[in-house]
Amino acid sequence: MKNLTPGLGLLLHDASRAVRRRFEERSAEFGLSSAQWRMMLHVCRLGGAAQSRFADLLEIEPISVSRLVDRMEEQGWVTRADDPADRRVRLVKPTAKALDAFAHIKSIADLVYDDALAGLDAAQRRDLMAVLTIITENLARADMGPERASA
Amino acid sequence: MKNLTPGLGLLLHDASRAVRRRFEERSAEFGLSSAQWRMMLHVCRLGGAAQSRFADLLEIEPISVSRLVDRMEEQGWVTRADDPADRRVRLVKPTAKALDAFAHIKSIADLVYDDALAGLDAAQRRDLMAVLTIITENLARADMGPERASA
DNA sequence: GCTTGATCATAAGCTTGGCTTACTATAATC
DNA sequence: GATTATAGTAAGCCAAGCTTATGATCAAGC
Repeated sequence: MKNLTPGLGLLLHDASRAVRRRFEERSAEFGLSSAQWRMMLHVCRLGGAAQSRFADLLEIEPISVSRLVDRMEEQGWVTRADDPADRRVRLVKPTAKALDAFAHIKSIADLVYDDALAGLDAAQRRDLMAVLTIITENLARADMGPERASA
Repeated sequence: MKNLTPGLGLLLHDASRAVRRRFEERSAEFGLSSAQWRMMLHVCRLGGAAQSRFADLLEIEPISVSRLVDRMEEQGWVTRADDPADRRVRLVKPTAKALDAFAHIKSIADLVYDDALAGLDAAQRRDLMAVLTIITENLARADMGPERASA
C-alpha cells in the first residue's frame, strides 16, 4: 500500500504558495510581487547597500538582483546611486515611497500570517518558526551528494 | 526597534526553496523539475487521469498542466491517450520509464526530507506536517478581502 | 608605475512555472 | 436541434531563476 500522506516538499510548497498568493492579493494596491517585497524588506532595513549584498541576503544570483532592482526602480521603490567609496558598486536605496509604504505593507503581511496561522496557539507558532529555520539551516550546507559516506 | 525576526512568508519561502533545490540536485540524473515530480506523483498514484483532474490536484490552471505535460511527454515520463468514454478528454498516463523510476525518486525525496528534518524528533515532524496542512487549509478558502468585516 | 586578478554590475539569452484570453471539439441538456 | 458547459490547446505575456560573457573598477604584486 502506497504512502498517501504528502511529503514535506509538497506541504512546504503548498503552504508557501498559499501564503504568497494571499499576500499578493491583499497587497495588490501596491503592485509588489512577493520577491519584490522580500527585497524591499532588506532594503528598508539596511537603508541602502550594494547589489551583491542583496544577492547574498536573498540567496539569489547577482543578475537576478539586478533585474529585480530594475523593476523596482521603474516602479519607484528603490533608487540606484553611486557609492562614493567604491565606484564599482551601485548602492540600492529605498525611496520615500518605499519608506512610507513599508509599515502599511508590513501590517498587511502580518494580517496574512495571522490568517494563515489561525487556530494555532503561540507555542505552535513559535515551534513552526523554529522548525522552518532549522530546515533551512540543515539544507544550507553545500550538498556533498550521496557519496559523502565514502569520504 | 524594528522586528528583525523574519516573517512566516520568508521562512516558508526559504525552507521550501531549500528543499526544492536539494531535491533537484539529488535527482538531477532524472532531470525532473520539482513541478514535474509533483505531477508524476499524482500520475503514478492515479495511474492515469484527465488533465483537468491534475489541474485540480495541483491547484494550477489547466493550461499550465497542458504545458507541464508537454515537457514531460517529450521526456518520456507520461503519454497522452484518448479516453474511450469521453472523446474530449486526453488521459495522462505514466510510461514504463516513470513507473520504473518512481520508487527510486521517491526514496531520493525521502532522503532529502530526512536531511531537512535532521535534529527534529518524531513529534516535531508530525506537528510540522500538521501545521503546514492547517496553513494551507486556512488560506484555501477564497479571499474575501479586508472588506469581509462589512458583509 | 604597471600588470594581474578579483569583484560589481550588466547584457543577452534561456528555462520553468505561472497567468489571461480566445479558440476548437465534444458532451449534455433543454 | 440549439444552447451551454467542459476538456484541451494556442498564443502571448510575466516573473524569477539560471549560465555565460563583457566592461568597469579596485587591490595587490612585481
